[in-house]
Amino acid sequence: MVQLPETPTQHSVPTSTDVARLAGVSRATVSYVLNDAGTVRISEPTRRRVRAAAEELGYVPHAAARSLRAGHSRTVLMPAPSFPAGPLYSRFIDDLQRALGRLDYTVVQHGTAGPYGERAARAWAELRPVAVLVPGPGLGPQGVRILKRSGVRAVVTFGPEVVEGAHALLMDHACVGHCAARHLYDRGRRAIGVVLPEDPALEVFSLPRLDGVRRALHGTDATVTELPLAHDEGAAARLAARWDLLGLDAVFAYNDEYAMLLSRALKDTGVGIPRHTAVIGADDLMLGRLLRPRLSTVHIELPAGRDLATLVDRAVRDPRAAPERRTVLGARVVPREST
Amino acid sequence: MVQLPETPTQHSVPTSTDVARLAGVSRATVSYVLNDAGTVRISEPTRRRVRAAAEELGYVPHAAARSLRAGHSRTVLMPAPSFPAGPLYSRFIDDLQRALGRLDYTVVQHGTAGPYGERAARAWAELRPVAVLVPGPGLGPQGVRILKRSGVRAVVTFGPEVVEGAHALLMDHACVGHCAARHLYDRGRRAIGVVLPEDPALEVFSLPRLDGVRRALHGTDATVTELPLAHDEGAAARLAARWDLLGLDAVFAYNDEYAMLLSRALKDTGVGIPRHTAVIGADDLMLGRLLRPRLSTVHIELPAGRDLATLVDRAVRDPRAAPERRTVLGARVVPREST
DNA sequence: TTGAAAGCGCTACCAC
DNA sequence: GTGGTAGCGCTTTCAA
Repeated sequence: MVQLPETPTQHSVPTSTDVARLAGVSRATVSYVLNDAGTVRISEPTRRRVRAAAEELGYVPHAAARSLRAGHSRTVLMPAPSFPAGPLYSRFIDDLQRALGRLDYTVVQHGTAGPYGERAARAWAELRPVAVLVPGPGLGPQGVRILKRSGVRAVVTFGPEVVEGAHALLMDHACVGHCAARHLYDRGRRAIGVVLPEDPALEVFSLPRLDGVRRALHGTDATVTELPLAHDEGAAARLAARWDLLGLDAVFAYNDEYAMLLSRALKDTGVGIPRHTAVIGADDLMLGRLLRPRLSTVHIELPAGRDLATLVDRAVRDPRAAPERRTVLGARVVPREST
Repeated sequence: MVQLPETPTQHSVPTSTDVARLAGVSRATVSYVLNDAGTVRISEPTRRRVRAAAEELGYVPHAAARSLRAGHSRTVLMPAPSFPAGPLYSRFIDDLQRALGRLDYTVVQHGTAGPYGERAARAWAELRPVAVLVPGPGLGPQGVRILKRSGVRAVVTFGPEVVEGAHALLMDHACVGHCAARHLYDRGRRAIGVVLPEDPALEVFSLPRLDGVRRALHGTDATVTELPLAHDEGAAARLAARWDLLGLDAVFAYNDEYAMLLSRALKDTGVGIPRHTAVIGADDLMLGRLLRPRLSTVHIELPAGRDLATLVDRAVRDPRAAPERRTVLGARVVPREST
């Protein structure tokens, strides 16, 4: 089993040892040169030799070994959301990633869907990220504890609830429903329907929005009617068919897509919008502007990636600081023709 | 600098050594127990003690240390796409992730946007993934070489081109344009416009689609007119305003969203669909069915996640096998009322 | 049935 | 200026 040290196996991955051997220096020197270590002076010829050797071998440092040695990493872990990501959310995440990248963090999305039990928390903890950003609800205090025990310096949740021990960017969708209901009420509507998508993954948003509607109308003479609806033409048609029986004069359609779905069915049944029934969506997508009548909607303001990234960075730098709770979801009605 | 071995620093992360100490066994035993090693027999009382200790300390193994020791990982790296991910693509990725998860791979999305130069390739290589799945074009043969040198056992590209050394799932969007053009031609249309979104990130798709249209109509009496269009009402209105000058009797609108945008503008200008101008989209989104006239579209068939996962797994198991080239994009027209 | 020890690739502290 | 070397947390071979 003797192996000539000069002849590394043909298809083995080059290590800093290989680079050192080829350059005729020690591994320490290689490390110094490739990391531009400020404290030690290495002569220019040596630097050149090392770099040339690294180049020739196609040497790429081993991140795991490095962070094992260093005792910490700059990996920010973000579990995939448990809800289908719409364009709004995708842009938000994208923005955040870029901002964290500028602060020199490596953002990594991990493909576990919720609910985020202890199993999930442990799986994330194995990766020893410096921070974990959890979209939506489902991470319990126990999960947070597991992560912190494993050296995660900041746990941040984006969701409706505060989780003990974690920073929270409160995105309470109740305000979306609240806005919408307020608007409909101000327009004189009193019998208000609220669409609830049947996709259970959307309940994270739909239930708080419904709740917001309820709260906005509490103590008034208005009524709230829940309207379960699948994302499907047939379901919309069936709902529209019994529209008269429902006796509604307005509907908050969960979002613009469902608003479009329902509007179509209502129009096909001969229900006048907004004359007979007002319709309002949410998310302020382009498609709302293209409908006729133009769709009123609730514009949702998500926080800028840069601000979040700063928050994460601060939390990482000072892990013992009190968890921050910040309400970050802005909502305002964009009135158009459908209400 | 003497430290009592019995008193680990309050906030240090528990290691297998800590577990061993608490359970009164060696680290080896801990490893055996927690990994259910089949080759060695450990007595039931010992197992219990070890598990209890791990539980009490909140021990989570260190993935990096493990894979460093093992010499390989089961991480599949997937860079974020360089184009905005539509619902179609998101579902596809989701599906693929789940399938790979079932094969016991850890899928990780890395947030670098393209173009995927050597810098990006090196950044991925640092993570020593077992496979890299690259969406879209932009990874060159040099990038593939860097990855392979670093021990990546399978590089798979999803995109329009074959990259040397990598497996390719050819998603040539030309066939989408081809289908659409063929359909319009068969309907008797001869002056055909093709919408080109101005977002440069979409050129990956729009140019091949245009090319497909060109090829389908080559040698016929039909003409092709490029129609650059921003995703914006004003741009659509301006395009519609000069519709008569363009003298078109059909348009392939890139996808359903742009089709909706343009249809609206055309209707507002009084252009009859399909009487005067036929409109066809692509992607077969729900919204096409909700438009009036109902939107004809090209349904795009993406490969099942399970099949891809199998391909990746095979490639990982046998890295020396010849790179596979597979055309995986199916397209068929769904004729509705707009053509 | 359990333990001692080597070593994965890397960096940082000293000594030369 | 450069090199030797310890050790990050883990698994696994060999010995007891």
